[in-house]
Amino acid sequence: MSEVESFFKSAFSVDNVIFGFDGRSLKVLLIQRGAAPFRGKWALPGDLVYPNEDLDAAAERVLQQLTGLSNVYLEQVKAFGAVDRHPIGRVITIAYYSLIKISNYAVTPASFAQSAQWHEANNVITDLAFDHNDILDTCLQQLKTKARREPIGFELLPPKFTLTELQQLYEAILDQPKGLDKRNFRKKILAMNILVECSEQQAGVAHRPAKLYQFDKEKYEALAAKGLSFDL
Amino acid sequence: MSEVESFFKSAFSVDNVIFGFDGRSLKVLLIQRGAAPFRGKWALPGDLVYPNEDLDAAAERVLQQLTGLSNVYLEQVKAFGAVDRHPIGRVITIAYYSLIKISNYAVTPASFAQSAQWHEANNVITDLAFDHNDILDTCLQQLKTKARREPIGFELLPPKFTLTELQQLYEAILDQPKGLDKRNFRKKILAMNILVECSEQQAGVAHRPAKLYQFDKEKYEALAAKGLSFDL
DNA sequence: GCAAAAGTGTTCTCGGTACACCCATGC
DNA sequence: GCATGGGTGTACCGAGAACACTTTTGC
Repeated sequence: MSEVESFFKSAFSVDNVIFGFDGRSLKVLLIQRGAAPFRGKWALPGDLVYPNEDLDAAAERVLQQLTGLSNVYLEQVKAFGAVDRHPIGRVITIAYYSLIKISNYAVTPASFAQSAQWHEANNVITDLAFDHNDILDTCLQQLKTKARREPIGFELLPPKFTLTELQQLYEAILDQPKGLDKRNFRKKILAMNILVECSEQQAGVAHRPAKLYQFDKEKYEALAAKGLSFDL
Repeated sequence: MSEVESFFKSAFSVDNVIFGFDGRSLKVLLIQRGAAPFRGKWALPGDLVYPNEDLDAAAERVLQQLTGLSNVYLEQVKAFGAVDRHPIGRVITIAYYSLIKISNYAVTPASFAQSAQWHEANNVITDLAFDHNDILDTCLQQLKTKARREPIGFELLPPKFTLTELQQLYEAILDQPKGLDKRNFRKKILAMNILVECSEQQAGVAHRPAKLYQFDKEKYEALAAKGLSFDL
């Protein structure tokens, strides 16, 4: 065996931390493993990357197989490559996280899972398979940092939402102890000029109906190019 | 060949974007490749990861072999895994960047390089080997973002430095068009209370000698835990 | 004494924060 | 009519930005 060949004995996988928001708290989608190793344990959805598959494509595939969704926010975080992280050989994994609109999610557990279930992102059991607790912590931290400075929170909400829903989302992501001030939050987010008011209103609620808003991505990008910095 | 075995035919490497600062501008250390593929081209220093080697350890090894330095600031950025990025097989690479004190650097080109040389970080030739231009751009962007919010700039300066040197460093990293205001910069950085004044002064300069300062890492960490946020 | 960089304060503006009451709807 | 969340404005404070001259040294 040539020296070079001895290097080509490794594999890599992708693992995907899928975040959702149910109106109250931030959730993560975990699967119960249907195959060894760690059969029966909770884990992040993931899979080995095919030899002719790009990393990003593999992450999209995992997401698509599990949730049926495509074209959603998906971002690589980092590689985890401890020598002994996988019991059957040298496998490094590339961690991604994605943000989905939880209402779009239909349960269609992929072949690699017995079942999939939403868990509280801020309070996940500590004995996930492999090094998945590490990975989850890192991704959660990254989400918290990034949500503060880029308008990615909207990926977790339905296209039309109320300002209160938006505020609750940010309170959940940033887990602020006492919550944010309603008037200041509205002043700030509206001042950015990246939301558009819909003509519709909330319906069927037992109180004054709220206005619905949409995030205007083009507007945001135009303003961002001119120096607007999203910052909460 | 079993299905699983077909996955274990890949390799991975680390590539290291080594930044330095010479008092005027931000630099990157590139090597001229001594072996195929891309022999003779400029490239980032990097190497295949040994089967029993952690990723971080591999990145440290590359840095050590090239510069003789260890225990320096080193951080993973992300994985690059396009299928065709390496001509001899499926190789994904994990990008790191490190920050070194350029004065400590002694030229000791490792076996994988013909020669190593500092290049202007903000103006690198566009035909580096592999996807190294991509990698470099990503790391440079990451450095710029991170240097604003965490006190990592000090890693690029000698232990004792003047406030003007520190300011020039930040002007180089952030490439601010008109530079920063001297009085405001000093006010802000001193107000953070993370620098300590040395008893010594600059010597041998043809003008009023400047006071020397050191970064106090313990102090910074204590304050950071109490909510200080470094921000320039 | 002159060139070259070090060092130093004040004013103004704007964004962040704290804070309490009336409004529209369903039942 | 009452319970529920929706919606709104003002006053204060502190941080950021703009701005120019005196001081110390080497030659």
